[in-house]
Amino acid sequence: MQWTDWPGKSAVVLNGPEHPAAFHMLDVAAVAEKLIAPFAFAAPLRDALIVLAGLHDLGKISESFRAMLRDDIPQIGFRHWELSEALFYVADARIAARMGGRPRIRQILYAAAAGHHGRPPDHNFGGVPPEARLPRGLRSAMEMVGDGREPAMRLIDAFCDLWPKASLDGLTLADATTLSWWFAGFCTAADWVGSNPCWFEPKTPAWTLDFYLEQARSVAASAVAEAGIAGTVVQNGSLFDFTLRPMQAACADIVLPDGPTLVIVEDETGAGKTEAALLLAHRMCLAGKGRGLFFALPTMATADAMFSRASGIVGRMFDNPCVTLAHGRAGLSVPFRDLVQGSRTGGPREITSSDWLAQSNRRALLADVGIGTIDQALLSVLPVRFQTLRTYGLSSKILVVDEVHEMGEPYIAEELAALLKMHRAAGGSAILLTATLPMALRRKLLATYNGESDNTAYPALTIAGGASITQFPLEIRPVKGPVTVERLDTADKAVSLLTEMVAQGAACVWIRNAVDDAIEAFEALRAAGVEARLLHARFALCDRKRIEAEVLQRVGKDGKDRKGFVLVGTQVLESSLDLDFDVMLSDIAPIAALIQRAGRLWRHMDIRPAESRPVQKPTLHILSPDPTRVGDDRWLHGTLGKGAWVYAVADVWRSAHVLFKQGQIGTPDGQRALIEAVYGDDAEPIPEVLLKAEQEKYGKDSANRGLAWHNIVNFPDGYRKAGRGDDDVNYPTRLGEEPRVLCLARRTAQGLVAWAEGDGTDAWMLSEVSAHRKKIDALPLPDQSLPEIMTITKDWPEWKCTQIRVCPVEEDGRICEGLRYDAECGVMFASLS
DNA sequence: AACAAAAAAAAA
Repeated sequence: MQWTDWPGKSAVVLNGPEHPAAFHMLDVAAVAEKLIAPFAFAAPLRDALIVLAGLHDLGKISESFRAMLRDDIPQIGFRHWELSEALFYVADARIAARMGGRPRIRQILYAAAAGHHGRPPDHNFGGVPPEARLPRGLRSAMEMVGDGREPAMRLIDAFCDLWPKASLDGLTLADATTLSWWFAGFCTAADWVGSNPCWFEPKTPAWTLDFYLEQARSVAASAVAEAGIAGTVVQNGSLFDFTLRPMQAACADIVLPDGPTLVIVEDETGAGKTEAALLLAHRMCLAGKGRGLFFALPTMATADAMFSRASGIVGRMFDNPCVTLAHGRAGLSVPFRDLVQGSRTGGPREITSSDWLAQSNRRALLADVGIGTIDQALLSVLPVRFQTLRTYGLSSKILVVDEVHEMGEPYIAEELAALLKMHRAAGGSAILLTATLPMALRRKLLATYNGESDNTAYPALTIAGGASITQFPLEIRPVKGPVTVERLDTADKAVSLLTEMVAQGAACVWIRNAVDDAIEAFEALRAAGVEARLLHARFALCDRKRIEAEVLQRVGKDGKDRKGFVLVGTQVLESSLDLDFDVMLSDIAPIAALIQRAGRLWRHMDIRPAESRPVQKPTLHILSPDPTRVGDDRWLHGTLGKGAWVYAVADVWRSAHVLFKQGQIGTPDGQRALIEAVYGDDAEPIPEVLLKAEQEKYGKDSANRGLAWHNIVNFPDGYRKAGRGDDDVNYPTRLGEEPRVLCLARRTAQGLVAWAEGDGTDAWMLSEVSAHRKKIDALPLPDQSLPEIMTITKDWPEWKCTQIRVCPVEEDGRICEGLRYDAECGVMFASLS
C-alpha cells in the first residue's frame, strides 16, 4: 500500500507499525470535523477548513521528513510543517480549482494550518507562485520533498474528494485574516487530540482512505469526549434558590442586544457580583452568545476560591460541563484534583473534568468552563507559542473578568483592551466585574465593544452600545453604613490603639504596605504584650496556606473565637480571603486599595450586626502624615518606612487629601467621587514638591503602555505576519522585577527533605517562597553545587535551576549570613533584627 | 536609597 511509504509518526514500540502520514492527517480531519460542528460556519467553508486542518502535516510526505524519522537525519532548512506550507503553495492551482477562494485568502489559511506547532511558518516564498516556474525558496523546499511531491498532490485531491462541498468562495480577505488566528489554534487542538496514540493507534492496514476515515471518525468521537472537549449544551432553569439581590435582579432583567456583547457590572464588594455574572453568562449562553465560560481572576488564590464557589453553579447552567482550573499552581488545588480524579472513575456527577485538560494550562482554556488567572487569557494576545490555541479556546466562551480594578496598571490595561477586541472579533461576549473602576478605564474598556457612557451613577450595570441600569431597589439586608476615616500619625500610636481595642475584645487588623514594616509592627505588638498573627506573601506556600486557614477559623465568615484577635498583614489581605474585622488600621495607600481594604471591615452584617460588635461604628484608622503639610517629596517617609516606596506618591497624596477632607468612605454612591478625585481628569492639583514624582510616574506609565503596544500582537495583520511563537518569558503578562524563588528544605539523617510536610513534588512546590531578587542575590546563599542540593535539583529543567535556589533552613531558622526563615514571620533579612 | 503582589516556563 503506497501510503505506508510515508510515515507520519515513528513507531511507538520497537519494530511496531509506523502510522502513515496520510492516516494521521485523516485522524486529525476527523477530530476537526467533531470540533468544528458546534460553530456556525456555512457547510462549504466548514468543509474547506476541515480539509485544510487535515492536510496540516502534508510536509511529512517528504523525503527529508522520512529520513529524519527512519535514519535520524536532521531536516535541514525546512521542518515538516514548513514544507506543508510550501506544498500548499505548489498545489495552489489544484486547490483553487477544487475550493475556489482568492489567492491571498488561501495563503492566509495555508499558513494557519501549517503553523500548528505553535508558531507561524516564516519562510519567504514570495506568495503563491503565479506561474509554472517556482521561485527559489519553493524550489529548495521541493528538493527536500523529493519523491513525496506527487503523492502529496494526490492526497490533496483525495481530501477534496472526501469533502466535495468544500469551498472558500465568499470569504472576504478581512474575515480570513481574523479567522487565521482562530483557525491556527483550531488546527493545533485537532492535532493534539489526533496525535495521541492512546486514541489513534498506529496501524498500517491496506485500507482505502475513505474506509480509514470511517474508522477514524468513530475513534475521534470517543477521543474528543474523553479529552473533555466535546462541548456541552446550556440548560434552562433557574440557577439560584435565594431571593436575588438588587444587582443580580438587574442582571436577570436587562435587555441583551444581538451579537457580541460587553457588560460591565460595577458594585461594592459583597453585593453578590459573582452570582450576578453567572446569571448574565447563563442568559448569554441561552441567547447563543457562547457555549461555556472562562472566569478570569487577578491571582491564583482568588482563582482557587472562585473554583470552589462557582463549580457547583455551573453544573446547573450546562449539561455535565467539563470544568478546569487554569493557573501555574492548579495542580496543588485539592478540589480540582478531586474533580479530575472523580471524572476518571466515571461516576455520575454534575460537573466533570479530564486528565487531558488538566495536563496543561494551554489546554485548560478548551474546557466548557475554565476558572483561572487573567494571565491565562492575556497570553492569547501576546506573540507566544500556542497563543492561538488560547484564542480558539476562548472564542466560544463568555469571558468573565473579575476584579477589573486590579488591572488598571497601564501594561495590563492595554492587554485587557486588546483581549476584549480580539474576543469580540471572534464573535465572543464578555462580562467585566469591578468595585471601583476609574471612568477613564471604563471608557477605554467600553470602547472595545463600541460603547460609551459618561454616566457616573454607582452602582451601575452598563452594556456597551446597549441598555444600562443605574436605579436599584434598596438593599434589604443589613448594611454597615459609612466607614469613618481617622488619621494616626505615628506607628507607636497605632500600636497603642490596637492594644486598647484588643482589650475591648475587638477583632483587629493592621494592613501595611511593605512586608518588612508588617514584620516590624508584628514584633512591636508582641513586645507590647499583644499576641498578633502575621500574614504576607513572603511565606513558604505551605506556611501561608496554614496561616490563612487559621486566620479564617478565627475571623472568617463563620469564624469562632474572634474576640481580641489581631492580624498584621500586607496587600494579600485586600482580596481573596473572606475576613471580617471590627477594627481596621491601614497604612495610607491609593484610594482603590483602601476601599478594597475597608471591605474587610464589618463585612458580614447579617451574621454580626452592629449591636454585636465591640465598637460603636466601623472606623478605618489610617496611618498617614498630614496631607496639608507637605515639606518635600519624601513626605511619606517619616511616617511609613519601607511602605513609603510602594505606591506612586501623587496617588497616595490625593487619596489622603480627599479621604481626610471627607472624613468617611460613604456607601455606596460616594465611592465614585472618591475614585475620580484621585484618578479623574480633574483631580486635585498636588503640592508643587510632589510634581516631579508625578511626572516620573507619568513617564513610567507611558513607557509601560508603549511596551504593551509593542508586545501585543497586531491582529489586523493576520497570523502569518503578526504571530511569532516566542517563549512565554520574553513576553510577560505583567511587568516588574522578577522575584527570586527560594525552595526551603530541612536537613535529616537521610539528606535534605522539603520544608513542607509530605513527599514528592507537591511538598517541594509548597516549600517555595519568593522575595526580592536583588536583595536575595546580594547574600551568600548556599552553594547550589553542593552534593546534598544536587540530589534535589538533578532532574530539574534548566529554567527551573536558573530561577530557584534550594535553601536548607537550620534549626534556629538561619539560611545564611543575613537571611533567616521563621514559620510565623516568613523570610527575614538580617537588617531587621 | 532600594519597594506589594502577581504570572509563566514540553509537545503532538
